[in-house]
Amino acid sequence: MQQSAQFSTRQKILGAAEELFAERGFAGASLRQVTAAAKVNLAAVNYHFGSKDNLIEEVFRRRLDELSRRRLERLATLEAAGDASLDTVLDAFITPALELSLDRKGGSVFMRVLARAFAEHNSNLRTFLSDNYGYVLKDFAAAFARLLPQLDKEELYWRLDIAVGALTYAMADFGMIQRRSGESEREHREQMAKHLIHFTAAGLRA
Amino acid sequence: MQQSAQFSTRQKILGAAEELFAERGFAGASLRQVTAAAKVNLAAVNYHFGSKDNLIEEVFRRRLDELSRRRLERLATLEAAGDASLDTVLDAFITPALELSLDRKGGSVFMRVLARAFAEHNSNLRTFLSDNYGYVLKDFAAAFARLLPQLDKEELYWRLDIAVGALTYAMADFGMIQRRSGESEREHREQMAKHLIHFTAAGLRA
DNA sequence: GTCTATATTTGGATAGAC
DNA sequence: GTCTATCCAAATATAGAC
Repeated sequence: MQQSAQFSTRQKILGAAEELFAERGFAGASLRQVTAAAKVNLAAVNYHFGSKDNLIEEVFRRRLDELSRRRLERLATLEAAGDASLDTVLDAFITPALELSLDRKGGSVFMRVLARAFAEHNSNLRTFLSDNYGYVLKDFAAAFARLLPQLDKEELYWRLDIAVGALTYAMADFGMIQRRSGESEREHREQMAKHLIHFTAAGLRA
Repeated sequence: MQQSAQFSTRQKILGAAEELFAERGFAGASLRQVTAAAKVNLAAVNYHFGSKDNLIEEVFRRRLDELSRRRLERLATLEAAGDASLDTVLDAFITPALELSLDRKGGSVFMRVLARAFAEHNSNLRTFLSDNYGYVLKDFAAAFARLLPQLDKEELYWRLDIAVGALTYAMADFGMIQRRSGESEREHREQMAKHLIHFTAAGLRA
């Protein structure tokens, strides 16, 4: 870690890796492609991260620490104010991801990297994510359980599982809907989030 | 193409490739791994398919031709009988995929391969799928448009996009719900399909 | 159609100078 | 911290015998 003013080599590598992992997958993006895109030397990856696997984990850590914090913060605020409802809890989950995706160049591609992690049955990666960020899903599941007391545990879990799938897929922008000309990226994603909350709330409530 | 009695080399390669693509992704599975798993010679891939990219396309073609036919057949049957409703049209889309996934060893992993195709922004692959199988989604979209006349075109497309995401993710079994001990694979998947139709219908109707 | 052997490229990782 | 140069393993693909 360092505190340089400009983008450090480390940051340049993380940014380039994120983009290439989103585009080509973890196996599909080579370290040569990553370092070329980052305009740093090939050897810098091993110097800063030790291995490709460690680099992959750092790509997640850089975004997920902050994202998880914001999601739980919003959830806690809602519950403290007694404002928890299906729509607001879904909003607490989705809006931080939406903001991240609108942040700057890196944010929107990270959502695609995250969706790829689900497609990978790589057990190292799944274990890493579950160990480090599983508590976020657990807290949200508990909140939904309180809001949907008429559903038994099994029914609730099925619906949450389906909801997470819809959210993951949509936030990664894997769908067929293209942004209309004249519509900004921000407007497009805000529309998506709005529809997503509406659809998912209806599915959970069904 | 050939008509041999046993599994031909070609079929053995397709089966092994399907499994390895599901598990490790298209870039992550090497032709060496594929031919080793298929117990055929390394050179056989290039002999039968010409290249790795062609092999990938054949893995899709082998399943999607049949799957698309069955989906459209069910849809046509429903409409001819005047039985089209949100639930039955969703069923017409999902049940053939469910049956395929229960078929034999190959079917369930193919659903994961299909989901991987969405995560790949590989434009060759997307173009191939859209060119060859896009008409299926178009026909179903038209059916939903007739069933949901109160939704304007834009609203409908957003919801269908989200629905396709939920279906893709769930049919690939990417979720966190594990099959319970004492529950068969068939029961597990039938439960999933049931919840999926219910959830998605509610979201579309919202 | 299938094999062995090999050409050729690309990948992750490291050594050692600066 | 960064570079060049290089090692070594693994990849795709092909040539040519059978």
